[in-house]
Amino acid sequence: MTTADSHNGRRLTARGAKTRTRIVTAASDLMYVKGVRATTLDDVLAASGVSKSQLYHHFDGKDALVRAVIDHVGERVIEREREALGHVSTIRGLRRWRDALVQNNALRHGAYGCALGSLASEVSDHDALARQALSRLFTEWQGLLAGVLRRLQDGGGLAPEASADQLATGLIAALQGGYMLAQTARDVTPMATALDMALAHIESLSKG
Amino acid sequence: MTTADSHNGRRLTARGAKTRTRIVTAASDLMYVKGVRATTLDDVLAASGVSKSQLYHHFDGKDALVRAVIDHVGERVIEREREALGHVSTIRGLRRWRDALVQNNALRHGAYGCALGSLASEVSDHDALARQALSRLFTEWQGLLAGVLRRLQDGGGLAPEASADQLATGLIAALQGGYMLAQTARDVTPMATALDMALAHIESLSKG
DNA sequence: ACCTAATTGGACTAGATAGTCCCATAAGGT
DNA sequence: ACCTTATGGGACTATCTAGTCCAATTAGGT
Repeated sequence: MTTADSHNGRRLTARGAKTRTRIVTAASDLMYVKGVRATTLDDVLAASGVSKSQLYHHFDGKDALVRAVIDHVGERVIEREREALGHVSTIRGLRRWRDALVQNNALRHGAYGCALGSLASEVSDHDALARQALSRLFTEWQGLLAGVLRRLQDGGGLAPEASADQLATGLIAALQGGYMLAQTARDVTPMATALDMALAHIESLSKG
Repeated sequence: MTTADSHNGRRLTARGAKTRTRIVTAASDLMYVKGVRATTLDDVLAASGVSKSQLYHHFDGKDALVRAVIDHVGERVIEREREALGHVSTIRGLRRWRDALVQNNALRHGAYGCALGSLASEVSDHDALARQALSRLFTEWQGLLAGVLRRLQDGGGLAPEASADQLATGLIAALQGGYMLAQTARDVTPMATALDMALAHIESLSKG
């Protein structure tokens, strides 16, 4: 938790925590689908069934709510990726990771893009704190991928002179760019193609 | 021009065309920096120095203006890319293209991202017509890159069995993902790294 | 039981924003 | 010259939205 549980260091009862969570999850869902700017506080209230005073009791305003949403979505994504990547040490494992992402995105025909990427492109130029939080999350994600690549190197599946960090950055970029193209085309194909190119490159470095 | 010069098939005098252009260019700049949703019509009026009736004379509303902005920005980007890529037929030429994009983005420390990509991620889930226009623009851009790769193949600089189209898609995805990561980190490095990975992959396919 | 603080409900306000309207002026064809 | 149409200025409206406020209720420690 990078954000305080309550915005003013107040104590938080079980009921209060539950309300806070309801607000954040509702806001997260709405902002993913409608976008941050297009999601109004009234939308959040209606979706979560809480009143305005509760929202302002837990958050200083919309910006603070957006930051809480970033923390929440970030935690969910990182958790998912940690489970998916934490013990991967082969190219085949990396391909399974790719398949899961592609299949998941195919369900929506590419719509909405990456939960983190959409937030990032909408918020980065507008809120410095939010941007930094997102930047840290991407760094963490990149670290998980770099870990996989290093394990690959340890097992001889990737040339030791390759830079795991740079390859991980390239892999995330391909993923994010793929998400965006898929969102625009309403078709997963470009996302799959982009990931395949990145993976093919990594694989090719085992035969260097 | 995919959009009619005037929204109702009216005739357009030189003065009218000039006003229309002033509106679109001002809106394009504002929406690039502030985002589409955060740019109000009053912002556009103030920046372009025209009155509200003129705006509604030329456009049916904000959505129509956004679509005109997409056409305008798209034309500019495609024109720039056509000049940069139209006659490139070597890896070195592709690297010069990379350098120009990276240097240009470095001037802003990554802020604002790609003119087309930012529009795409903000608008794709909200306006089907706009999304389709952007999708066509990305396809055109991808076609320019595929052309380069095919010329590379003709000159023996790329294995003929490689798919120029898929590599071009991967290249654009790396670029767009790189833009997004650079925007979030406020640092061009990830964009440069992503492009370098894509180019290294293409280069590696000449020695297959 | 009692007292303090957390929690909740919801009306209310100030300001922003997309869109409308009406009338004035300029242009260009005939 | 004249008449039609394009262009222009800007006040006005309806609505939406973030944020405020106050009073009522619940929880939890002692």
